[in-house]
Amino acid sequence: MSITESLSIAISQALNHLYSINLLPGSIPLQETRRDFSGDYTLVVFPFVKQARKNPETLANEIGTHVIQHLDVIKNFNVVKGFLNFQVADTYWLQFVAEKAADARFGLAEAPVDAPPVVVEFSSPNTNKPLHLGHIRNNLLGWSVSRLIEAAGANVKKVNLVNDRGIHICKSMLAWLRFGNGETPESSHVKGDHLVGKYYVEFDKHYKQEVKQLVERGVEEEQAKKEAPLMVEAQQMLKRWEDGDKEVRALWEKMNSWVYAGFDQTYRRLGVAFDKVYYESQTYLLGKELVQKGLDMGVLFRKEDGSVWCDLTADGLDQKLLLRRDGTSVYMTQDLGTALLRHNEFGADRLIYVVGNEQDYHFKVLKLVLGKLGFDWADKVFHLSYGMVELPNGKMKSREGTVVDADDLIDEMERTAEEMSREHGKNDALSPEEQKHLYHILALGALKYFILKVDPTKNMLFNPAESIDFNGNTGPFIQYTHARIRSIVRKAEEGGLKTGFELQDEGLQLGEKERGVVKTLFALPATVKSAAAAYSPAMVANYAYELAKAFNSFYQDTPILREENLNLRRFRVTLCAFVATALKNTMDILGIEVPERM
RNA sequence: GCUCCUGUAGUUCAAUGGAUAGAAUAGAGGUUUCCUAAACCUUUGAUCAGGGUUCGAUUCCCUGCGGGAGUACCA
Repeated sequence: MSITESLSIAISQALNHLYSINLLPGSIPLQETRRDFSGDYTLVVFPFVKQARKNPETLANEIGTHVIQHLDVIKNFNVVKGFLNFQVADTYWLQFVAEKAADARFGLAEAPVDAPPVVVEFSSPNTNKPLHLGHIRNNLLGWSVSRLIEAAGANVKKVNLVNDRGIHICKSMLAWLRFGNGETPESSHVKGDHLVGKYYVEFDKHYKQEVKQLVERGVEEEQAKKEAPLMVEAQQMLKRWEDGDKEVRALWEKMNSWVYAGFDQTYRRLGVAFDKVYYESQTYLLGKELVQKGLDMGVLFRKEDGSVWCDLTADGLDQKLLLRRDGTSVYMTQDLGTALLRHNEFGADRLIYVVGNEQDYHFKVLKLVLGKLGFDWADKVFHLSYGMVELPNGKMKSREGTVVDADDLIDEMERTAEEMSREHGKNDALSPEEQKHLYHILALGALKYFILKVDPTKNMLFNPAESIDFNGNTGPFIQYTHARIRSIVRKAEEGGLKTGFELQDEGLQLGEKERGVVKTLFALPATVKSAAAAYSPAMVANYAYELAKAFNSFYQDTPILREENLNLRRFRVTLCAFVATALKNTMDILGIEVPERM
């Protein structure tokens, strides 16, 4: 049992014994003592004052006295106003290090084999545009949240749903036919996804011109948007696609294959992969069947023009379109289908969708419609709604070309990593391949940490004019700390120092910074657990930073290999190796690799 | 119009209703004959405004002001 659990029980018993207050150990609000006060764990006693009919100081003193009488590992306590600070005996911390330091998976729980899986959908790109910084956030979050939930002890299936069909794809296809002159990725030496993206922008440009001309001729803008020849033609193309027209399908397959080749390359660089990839072209028909079922059940209705709707006004929302008047399906139709498919296929415990907060409304509707269709598992659908990445002058928009391209950004980060490494000049002994790999993991470490350290639910800002940092609260800072520690441990091994240490030894005493490191290590499993519950890799990132900082501060003024007392030396090297493991495991949750040297 | 999100140092981010609001960066100053200075140490600097609930509010509620998103027969 961990110290926090024992302490909670002891407090619970004290409250019961002294004041007949019944509170389960699990709901004792224990917190870590703030740095400026002495102690390790703090109980705020204000909430009990009324029931105990004591003033806060007396109350705290009585509880403290009761606890130290009944719990050996609590050495002492002090009271500041209503704050009761407990001090844990060093023997406990030393014991903890002795037990856990060699555990290579410290902080990572194992999932029960038969646990129903948690399905995490992320990435879900459109095949009409290359990936940009917004998608990077999605991919990194999706990957990291998956790892996080795994680390907290669940089976996770990572899935990707490629939006490979729809009116938007037809726009790119149409623009390519019209303005492309047969251009291919090979002919222009352009990544396929970028090439197709170019024609999507091209469509928008010409379409806007057409609308403008119509408006000048006196057509209402709303009307012009519908009647512009390019839009009409795109609609017709979609209809032909859904009807299985050979010519359209062939072009569609050709252009999509270009895009996939490009995506694969970017996914590899980002280090993300999936257990299963769905294609909307293969699932959207299921959605149409569901809509028919809904019509039969009478929970959906058809308008005069043939379009199908769901009336959500009773739920405080509007009417929602589910099938166009020409019978083609929309986003919602498809998502209904894939939700059902996924539920049936995995028997999932939770269906998590990593999708931006601009789609909050969509998921509200999705859950409501699933419920109306009679699926009792609708409440297993969880929209992990993350914030937008904004640029200094606003949101990124693919159609308007105001985006930070994913490939360009990674390229730039790798160049910066190389420059900085060369300046430091510590990696000259590495082979060219090793150097290249190092620059890559440093670049991605900086990028991933930059994104993941921010609370996922919040919008974040990226300023392209300021490059992403490599110093301070950054990925490379933690990677560097890891490399330094590994260097120490290697030297210890080379010098024949055995790992492990003798617990029963009077020379073995914890310095203040050392204790800080141990306490931080101790907090890892609980941190992973609460981070997973909050779907927040940011909490893990912050933890990794705290640990690295605590270690650096300790390392700065404490001798390790130069410590004369052999047992103390062995303890400190053990502690170093322990910290390295914890950093490696936390960074792994973030999808960040840590180097052995840098 | 309606709905949702959001407002913390110059800037980018923290803070399960708890103690004196933390970091990083930028600014000022310091640390290397010694285990990796991408490090460490000192220091300047902030809760949009006004009410309310509470022993206690950055956090919860209301009003105002500012920013963003959604409300599409786009996805």
